[in-house]
Amino acid sequence: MVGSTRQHILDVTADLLRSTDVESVSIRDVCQAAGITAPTLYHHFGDKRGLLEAVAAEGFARYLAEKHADGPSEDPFDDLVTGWDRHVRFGLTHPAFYVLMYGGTRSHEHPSAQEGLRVLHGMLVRLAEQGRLLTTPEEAVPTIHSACVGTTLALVAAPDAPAHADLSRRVRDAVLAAVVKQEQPAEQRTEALPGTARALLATLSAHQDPPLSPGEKLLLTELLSRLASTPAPGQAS
Amino acid sequence: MVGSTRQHILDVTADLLRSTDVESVSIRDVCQAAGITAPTLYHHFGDKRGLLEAVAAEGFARYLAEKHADGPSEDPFDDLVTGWDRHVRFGLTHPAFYVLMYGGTRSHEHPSAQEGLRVLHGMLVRLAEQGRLLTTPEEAVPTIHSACVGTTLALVAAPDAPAHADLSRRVRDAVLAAVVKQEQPAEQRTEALPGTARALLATLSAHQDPPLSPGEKLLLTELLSRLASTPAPGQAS
DNA sequence: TCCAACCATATAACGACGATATACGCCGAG
DNA sequence: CTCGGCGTATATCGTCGTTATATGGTTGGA
Repeated sequence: MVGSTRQHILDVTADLLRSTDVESVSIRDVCQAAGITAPTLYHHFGDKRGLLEAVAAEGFARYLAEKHADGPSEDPFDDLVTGWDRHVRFGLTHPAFYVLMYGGTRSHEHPSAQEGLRVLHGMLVRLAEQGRLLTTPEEAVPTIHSACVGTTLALVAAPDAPAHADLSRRVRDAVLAAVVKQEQPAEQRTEALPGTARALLATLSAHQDPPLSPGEKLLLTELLSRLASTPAPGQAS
Repeated sequence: MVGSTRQHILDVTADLLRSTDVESVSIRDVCQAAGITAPTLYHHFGDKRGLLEAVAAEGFARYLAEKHADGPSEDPFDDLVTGWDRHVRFGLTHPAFYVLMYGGTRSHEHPSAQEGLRVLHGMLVRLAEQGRLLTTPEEAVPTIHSACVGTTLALVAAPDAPAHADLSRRVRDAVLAAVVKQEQPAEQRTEALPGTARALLATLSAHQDPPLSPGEKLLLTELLSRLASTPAPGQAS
């Protein structure tokens, strides 16, 4: 059985890492918990870094497999949203892995992290092909990724901080809104009629010299007020 | 001279940290470079963590002093922008410090980092007092901060990546646009009158059942068309 | 003036860490 | 049966952060 002890070491390390910090887990701890001795571990992983990378790669592979499982959906924007959420959830589920991979300055060296970036890039290319991207995919990738990593690190550091409620959603919507063109379908545009009327009302009142007669302006204001007070139909969602 | 050796140790450590990684700098290295022995260092800083925190605090104090130097400007939004830029620049100038403070999960424990968050919170309170904040300051603080930290970490990891050009500005504008209301001055709002009228025209035509009589709708459309065709005065900037 | 208390620093060492040179046993191929 | 290679164990290295103990230099009071 070739891969038996190796997998056993990986599992034990993952268990230890789940309950402790990264630098608190020593080679000796892993060896004692796995029932082996140091040279065995070094024979399989060569290095402590190699062991941790193998553990992180296994966890990240599960995360990527989950991402690939449901495959690309109909709307690449939805893929972007669920991809962001999955990234954050992975960080919160495996805090030690996550800080190990993205905390330092070596995240771009991780093959698994690069794979994640490639998936993100693919989504953005699909979005660009539909003409819904405000920048190039190459520019959008680090924009989204760096914000997502920063948010996840903040959440991992203090998951239960009251100010962190909905933090991921807020940063996600902010960054995505700046990167992808938000086109609203026709029915939503219908619901937006009162808002648009209100906007014109405000603009009109601020305008010092509109090209209208006093009667025309008064009439327009009345009509706009009627539209602005229209109750929005079917406020679903 | 009480603080002489202490300051000397701080300077030497900062020098070593400028050219090497954090975990590559050992207590023994610092002691040899400073011409002292271990107990002296431990007498002054108690701990390796204490030494690194003292060094980071000193660097961050300089950064905060620089921030306080020019003081709050007229527009708190400008303070937000320059504060973001200064944060990123500090990270790029002192990469080892920055990763030490914000890389792991212990950044919120750093007194200096908390001071920075307090400054950010103050700016947002000023902005909220002017009614220009779309959320509460307490929600906006982690939103801005986590995105800024993520961006800075990405830039520190790979400062010269071509895709990272203007990365900080892009994320900054995206997050700030989602948090603070962008109110355009009166003259711009005047120029925006035709555009707003055009928007309402489009919304009106897409609406299948506006609460208007046919005559009212026709009249409104005529007035809006007049406004929409108004030439924008003084297209400066 | 002398002494005692105190503070800063040095000597030497401890325990734990990551890592390794060497040796032992097992097991399939000849 | 033997023999080479692979996996594992023994024992150990050098370095790390840290500290118990001791020493010198300064200072305030008797």
